Amino acid sequence: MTDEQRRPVKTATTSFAILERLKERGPLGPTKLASELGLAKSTVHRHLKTLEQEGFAVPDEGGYRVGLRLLDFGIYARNQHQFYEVAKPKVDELAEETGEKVWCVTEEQGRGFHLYGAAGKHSVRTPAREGTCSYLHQLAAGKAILSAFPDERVEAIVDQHGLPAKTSHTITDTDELFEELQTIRDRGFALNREEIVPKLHAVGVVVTDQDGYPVGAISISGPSNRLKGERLTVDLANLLLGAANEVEINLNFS
Amino acid sequence: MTDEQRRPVKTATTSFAILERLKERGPLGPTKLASELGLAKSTVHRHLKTLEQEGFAVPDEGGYRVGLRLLDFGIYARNQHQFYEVAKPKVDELAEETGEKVWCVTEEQGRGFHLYGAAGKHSVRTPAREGTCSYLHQLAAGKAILSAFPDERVEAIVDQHGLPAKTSHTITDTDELFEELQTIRDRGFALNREEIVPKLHAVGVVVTDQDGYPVGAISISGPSNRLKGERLTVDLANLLLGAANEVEINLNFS
DNA sequence: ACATGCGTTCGAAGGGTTCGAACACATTTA
DNA sequence: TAAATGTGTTCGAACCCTTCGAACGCATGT
Repeated sequence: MTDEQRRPVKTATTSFAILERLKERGPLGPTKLASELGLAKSTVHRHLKTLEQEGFAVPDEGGYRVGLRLLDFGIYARNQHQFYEVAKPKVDELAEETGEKVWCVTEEQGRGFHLYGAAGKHSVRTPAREGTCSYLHQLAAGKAILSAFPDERVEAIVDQHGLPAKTSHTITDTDELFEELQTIRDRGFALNREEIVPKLHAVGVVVTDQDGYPVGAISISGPSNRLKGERLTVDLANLLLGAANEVEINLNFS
Repeated sequence: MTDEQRRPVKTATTSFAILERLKERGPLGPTKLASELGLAKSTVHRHLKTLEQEGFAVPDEGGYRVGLRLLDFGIYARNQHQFYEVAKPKVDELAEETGEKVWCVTEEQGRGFHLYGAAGKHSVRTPAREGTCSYLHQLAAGKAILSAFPDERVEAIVDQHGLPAKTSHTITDTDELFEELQTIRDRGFALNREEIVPKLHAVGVVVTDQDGYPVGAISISGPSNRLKGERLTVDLANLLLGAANEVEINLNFS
């Protein structure tokens, strides 16, 4: 939003837009894609053939779908993060221990990516899945990460992505966000009370490196009537603080 | 190999080639990428900026690396396969039960993709990871899948991808492959004896739909001195046959 | 048999990509 | 200290490649 990219490679962007559409809409053919993207049928056709040749799209009943070649890239990208391998066992442990849904999230380009999630016995279904990219201010883990950034970095992220709302509880005001971040810094953990999904609460704690720079965060989420009061702000929060601490130590020696 | 693609979108191909290089070589900058790919520095620079804007590449120490946006796409692609969700719990169960490494693999465009793997207590480290794309004839699971294809489909795949060797035990001859596939059909399971990694053995069983078309395969792999004799060809094979059978039934009712 | 929808092919026209040279900048070398 | 080498970056021109729309085959359904 600040600096418009000077000359992006338009053709590549088109290919990516097609992939994105295939992801959002499921199997589609050239005709529908063309009309939805405002392109010529033949253009989309050619892109699809190229994507197919590369393994990024595959023919499926009544159109094309996203290919597994992207899983190869995606898993590789995840494995690049040492935070993932260190946090993963802790996430599994926390899910087992609490029975809720536990996530580790990392920041990239000002967005929060769900690296890995484990479902406890009583965990509920949420819109997030592995790989999901969310706004940081809409996540407990995301706000925990933001709280460890310098103010100017937070401002840059808000400038770039804005503060869109998911529910009426979502923080949409910059001043309010900074107040919240200060609260998080003071008490050590972030809370999410129906800020992304109604009736869904969460706690999140940031994991930082030696310099205090955030490498990610761990969160526990569940139904609001179970994640409330002292269980939320004392029991689960302390559990997370301990886990995050362990992960930080393990990160320093790997 | 049979029909050369007529007019692939060259520009998009270039972007993908850059991503592929970043995956193979780790963090690289425009200069090195340009020389390795035979492109102008400025061209690569522009592509990288575009990839960065899209979230497919991110600046990292001394260059760019593959971005987590690809994880978003990749996990989505995996979730599209109902075989994944049905087979996953069985894979976990088998890993627990056998202590070895268990995989579920599916075919796409004539290649085998490792959808999901679970490590048992005694499992060894192998070159495969989730998302890995392999030649079907080099995998126990891959050969099991091939055995369920009609001959002409197998021939088309061999034509397209060839039969490259990984070890001296890899099947590199078409006739030999067809003999092996017949053996697999007769006894119900596929074996891999150091055909992809020295000292590594595996058993694989195909999972088909109602029409007998292969939707994937499950395999167990481990060190050759542990996966041999009756344990390999009777105990583990029967375990897999039972698991595959269960998965097939569950697939029919989902 | 006709109509409508789809995927596919083709050639022309125009725009976008590519290239190399030149720039700024940091780090290393003399 | 200054030259030298290596980066990443910007710019404009030339050409190639993408884009478009129309037309074609081919299915399905009317």
